[in-house]
Amino acid sequence: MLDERSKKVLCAVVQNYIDFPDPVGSRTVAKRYSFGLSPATIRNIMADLEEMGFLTQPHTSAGRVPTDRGYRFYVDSLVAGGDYYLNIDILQELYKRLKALKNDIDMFLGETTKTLSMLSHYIGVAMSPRPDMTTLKRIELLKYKADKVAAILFTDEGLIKNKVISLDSEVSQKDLNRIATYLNSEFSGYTFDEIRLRVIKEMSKAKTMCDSLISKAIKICQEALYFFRGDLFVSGLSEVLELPDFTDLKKIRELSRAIEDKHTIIKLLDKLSEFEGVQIIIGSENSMDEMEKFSVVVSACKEGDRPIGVVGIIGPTRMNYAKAIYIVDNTAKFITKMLVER
Amino acid sequence: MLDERSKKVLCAVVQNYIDFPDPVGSRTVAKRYSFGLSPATIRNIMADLEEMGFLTQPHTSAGRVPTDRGYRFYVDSLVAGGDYYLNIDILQELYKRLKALKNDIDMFLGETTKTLSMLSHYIGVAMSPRPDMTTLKRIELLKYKADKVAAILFTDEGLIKNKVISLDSEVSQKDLNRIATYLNSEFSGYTFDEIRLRVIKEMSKAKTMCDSLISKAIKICQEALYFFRGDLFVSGLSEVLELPDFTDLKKIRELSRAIEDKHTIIKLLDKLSEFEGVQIIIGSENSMDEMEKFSVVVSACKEGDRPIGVVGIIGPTRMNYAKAIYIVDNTAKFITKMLVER
DNA sequence: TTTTAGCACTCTCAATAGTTCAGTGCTAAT
DNA sequence: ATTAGCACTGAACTATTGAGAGTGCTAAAA
Repeated sequence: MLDERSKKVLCAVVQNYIDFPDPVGSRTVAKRYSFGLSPATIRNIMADLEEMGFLTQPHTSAGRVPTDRGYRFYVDSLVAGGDYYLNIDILQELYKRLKALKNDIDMFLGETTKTLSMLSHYIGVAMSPRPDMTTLKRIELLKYKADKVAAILFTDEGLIKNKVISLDSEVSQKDLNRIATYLNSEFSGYTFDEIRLRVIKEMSKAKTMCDSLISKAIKICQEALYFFRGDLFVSGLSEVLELPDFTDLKKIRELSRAIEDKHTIIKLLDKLSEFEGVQIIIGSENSMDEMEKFSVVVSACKEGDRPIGVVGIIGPTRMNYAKAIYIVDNTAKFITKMLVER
Repeated sequence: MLDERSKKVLCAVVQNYIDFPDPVGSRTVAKRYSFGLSPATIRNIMADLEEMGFLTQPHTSAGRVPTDRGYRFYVDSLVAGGDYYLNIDILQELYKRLKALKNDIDMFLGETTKTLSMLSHYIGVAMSPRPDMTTLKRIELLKYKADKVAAILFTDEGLIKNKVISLDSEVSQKDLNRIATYLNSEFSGYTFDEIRLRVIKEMSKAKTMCDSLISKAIKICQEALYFFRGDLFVSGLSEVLELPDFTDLKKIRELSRAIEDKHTIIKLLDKLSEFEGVQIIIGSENSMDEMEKFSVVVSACKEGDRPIGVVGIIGPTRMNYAKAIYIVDNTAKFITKMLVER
């Protein structure tokens, strides 16, 4: 439906618009990309492309600008061609810095987003695994104050989380150890969501039962898991504010609200984390209205089948996709490798 | 140096400018605040106030706008008069929600900033204590993977932090327990900075010594404390973007950079955390250039002499100080009370 | 001596109009 | 099928103008 020549013109327009943030005219295309065609011919082709919904004009006498569909075509041919941006030296350098932090997942992810945004000049995002996919490796209970217990949760993904739990009555460290042993034997190896379900079941049983230690154990377990959730890390808002795409105050507000909410972005990343490889969402392809004006390039990090996090970049639809894809792909691969061999 | 009438006019101008974001003219002042004086007289007074540096004109034929010095005078008389904004119902409501999180300091501070920004419509900030003021209560070591140990640090302030440490050789849980006991007997009750210093001393000793357990202990301790630092929580950028004060793209960029840096704000809060009660920094009173256009209202939370955190609000110099002071003061007091009785 | 009325003056802001310019669509010639 | 030519369009920039808000100053009033 799109002949070779039209494809080339379309890609040229998109590429040029990505490189220079002004609507691109037929003259520019004819000149800068040696098609051996006159501006008039290019004009006709561009008019066709507009009719097909790949390009639009901001106003009658301006050049053309890609629509989301136009970007999509461009990105697809980019991926098909496999020609991304290359800049290996810088990446390796930065990854070295990251490696030093691998033992502290929070700091690690925080630093990852900073690296992503620094490299791309867009917004870097990273998310730790969703609780329903996180498997409990071990739980330890440490007596804290008289009626308080610190629960330390170790997960297979390498996360360590602690949570203080208030109890009705004082419990000795010895009892806590017994409770921990019980919980470990019972729940180790299960995902947090599975545990939550089983805990609910046990609780109804526990009521009729009178082993107070077990009922305490169940209660502790429930509380320990309660607030556990995937954390979202975001950085680089100031980077995108430098772009000419963000001179519109309204757009900036929307973006900063979306970032502070976290909710929208978490939902989005959650959805994308199931897939293999780099995922690209362009503008309105996104189902969330708040993100309609932005593009998202993400990749899940998996250890075998188990997702251990998501990293990505958020930027304007007029994004340097080649670079973004390259950075995200490599970062995800690096993290995966690093976490697996840990 | 400033007669009663001038003071009143000055405060009226500032108040009016805070309420309505336009330069205020003599007519407005005469009308809205019943001085029983004609605009002409007010005009003369305002001209004097300008000469003394309390007011300026954006341009010749505009009304007047407070300078930072003008705000300072206004705030001082506000504080002296003790007349802040009152709205007890809402606060209590919100504090209830916060209380549920008090066992998780990170979540608690995060939620505190959200509450602060929601109440004030400015930026909420909260910082956990500086490491040099944080005292170690207890350290626990849990064997993680073969050559890895999870160190769990409990502080007197109620913080719990965990850090994974890689060792050169495998150590049994039993040995870890002995190490922990040693570290606790040695360092419990000291601030992190004191411990750091002592650890450095011990290390030079340990070299000549050959008790490998102790040298291991020292190494673990050093690593455990290494990355420990006060955390800064910020939220509400999207709130201030709605204000008419932030239509200037440059200002927005500056602010968002400052927030992402964290460094500037941490330094600032650090400095202010020594003082008792609510501290107010107006615009250029601040030594950091990046914050020149903003005002900061903060209060440290202390348990006796020991600081346990800082909370505050960042907004435009044209800030509703009465409200901000009231909110910060109450929030700090609430947190202090809550943390102490914990 | 202090306050006020009056008035000329200054500066911004919004609306209007003229000009330039990039880029288009269409038509007719190649 | 391609291209040159040309009229047309709409944005962006540049005056120019008038209205309006607020000032400073002066001279009169209290």
